Amino acid sequence: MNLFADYAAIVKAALDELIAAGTLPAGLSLANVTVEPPRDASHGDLATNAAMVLAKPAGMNPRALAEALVAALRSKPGIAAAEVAGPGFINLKLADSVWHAQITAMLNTGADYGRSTVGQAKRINVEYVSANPTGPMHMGHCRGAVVGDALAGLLEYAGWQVTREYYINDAGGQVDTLARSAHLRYREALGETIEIPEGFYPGDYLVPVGQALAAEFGSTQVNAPEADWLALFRSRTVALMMERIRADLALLGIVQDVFFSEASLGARVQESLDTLKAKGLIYEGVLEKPKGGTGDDGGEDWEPRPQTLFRSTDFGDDQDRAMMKSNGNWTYFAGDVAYHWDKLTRGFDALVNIFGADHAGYVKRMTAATKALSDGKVTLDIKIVNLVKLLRAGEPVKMSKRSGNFVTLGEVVEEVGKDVVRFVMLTKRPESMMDFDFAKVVEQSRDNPVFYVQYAHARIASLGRKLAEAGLALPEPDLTLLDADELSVVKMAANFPRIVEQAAEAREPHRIAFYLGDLAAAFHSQWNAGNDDATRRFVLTERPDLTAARLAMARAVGQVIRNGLAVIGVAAAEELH
RNA sequence: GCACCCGUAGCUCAGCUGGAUAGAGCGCUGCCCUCCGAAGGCAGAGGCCACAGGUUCGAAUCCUGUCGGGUGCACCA
Repeated sequence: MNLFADYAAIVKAALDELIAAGTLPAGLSLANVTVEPPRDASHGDLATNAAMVLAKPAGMNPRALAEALVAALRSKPGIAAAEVAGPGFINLKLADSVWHAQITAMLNTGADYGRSTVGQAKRINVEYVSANPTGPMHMGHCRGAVVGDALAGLLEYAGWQVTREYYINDAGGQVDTLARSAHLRYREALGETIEIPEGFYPGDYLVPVGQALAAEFGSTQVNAPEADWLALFRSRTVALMMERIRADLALLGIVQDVFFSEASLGARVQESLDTLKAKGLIYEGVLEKPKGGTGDDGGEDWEPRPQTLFRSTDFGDDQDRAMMKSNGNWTYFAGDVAYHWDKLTRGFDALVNIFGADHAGYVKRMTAATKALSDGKVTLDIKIVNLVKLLRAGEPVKMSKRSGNFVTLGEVVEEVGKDVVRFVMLTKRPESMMDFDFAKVVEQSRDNPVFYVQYAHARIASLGRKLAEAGLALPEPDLTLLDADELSVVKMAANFPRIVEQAAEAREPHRIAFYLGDLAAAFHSQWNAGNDDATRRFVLTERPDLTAARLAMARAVGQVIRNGLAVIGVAAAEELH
């Protein structure tokens, strides 16, 4: 329960009283009544739209309704003032003691200030990264990884039971190609000079894989027919690649709970098809040729083929989707359906997937399949994460996947640090494109939000050191000594629990990052007031009483910054250098 | 041709799921250190929230259409 929820309940209780007293008609729905902090702080601490929303259904003049509600609210504890304003808002000002209590709460509940139970311990599966095991993690995967992991952390903090999951695409032709490429590197490791031909994975990252295979198998598989080693090399190589991917993720502070193998789906595929069939959603048919061109060739070699199709159009997709190819093999989509069927059988209340922008076309068919398989009981929420353009001092960093030369996630993390990467990835709404400039993200200035937030925290941390140096003995803080400006920072910090809940509901972890920037700005502003007016500094050796109160305020704000950073998996800096 | 995402200050972006005169950084114009870290802060100029309709007491936010930009579009993974 947070402060805002408390006062929303108080306002609704007041409305219920008015209904009981006959001032308002019985049976009035309060569903649209909101109680929120107004955008403009000069309007007070909280505002409710109750009078405007209820005037019509109650058959009352909004003004009269507002006056009645104001009268009822004025007697409530903690409400210092209530007045009607603007088109019919009721603005509430809370007593200072309410904010003093928030400071105490921040200090006493510590890391749990902001933790919520809105998730009601529901089980939610967040699937993210799921990069193909055919190469190391590169920056294209990074944003999805961070957004997914931050979302998982956010949901956890907001009271969900979260499973962090990774889907390994270890079936299909590309993994065979990977195994063959690894076999070449294996022979290379045994002394052959190998030119990697077109159509194989040329990247250097397979060199150590080849060496590991050489160490394990010696020369036994060099001249053996492919049928002998393919399956073996496939599983070994995938395992080694996944080891590396996990290590890269660990560099970002990401540890996932479940690594689900596509190859392990087995009977689940047939099972999910049968499940859909039983619902009458499967048929044999031929898809129509798309109107315009498709693909690079403009769809010229398109020809009608009979396939096993899923009626995803029943669920909003614009085309039915093939589950089985004309040659009788499963499609990739069939595997995905089976995988989500598996998730459903594991009993999750909600599913979230983080997809790259290149998979946006998959959203409808996957949500359709999940809706069909769960009879609409479980929603699959797919978040699209857009591309990251890597820059170095404004110049695009060249990357070519074909030659195997690309900036790996590991390299980036090594260069700028885990906390910077994580925070920067959340400084934009995920669906818009992002520039990641190596020079800018480590810049120590106001326009680098990572630095800016860390700087605020470091300043707060420095107060403790300064105090220790001064050897100042402080009394118990008397929070009534704080002035309105100081309380305004507290008010913003007290917003944190609400931000957590809203960000979690919206599944938007970037809101935490933006909020922290705002909170840091408020604190910096307060700090700098001490430069213009020395009596407003935090540490005043001649005023231990004021110092104690301000220090309590600063520490409370520092706690909230720490909590916010922790939610998105970023460590708070004690000092900067 | 179809689907999805995006169009908010000169630039880069927020905008709390419909609220009050639309916010921040950069850039521009001025200020503020005999220093609690100025790595900061304060103030000013700068907007028809792409455009046109609609719903509503109330729209940047929801709906429809138009125009721009991006991405993806049959058995590939």
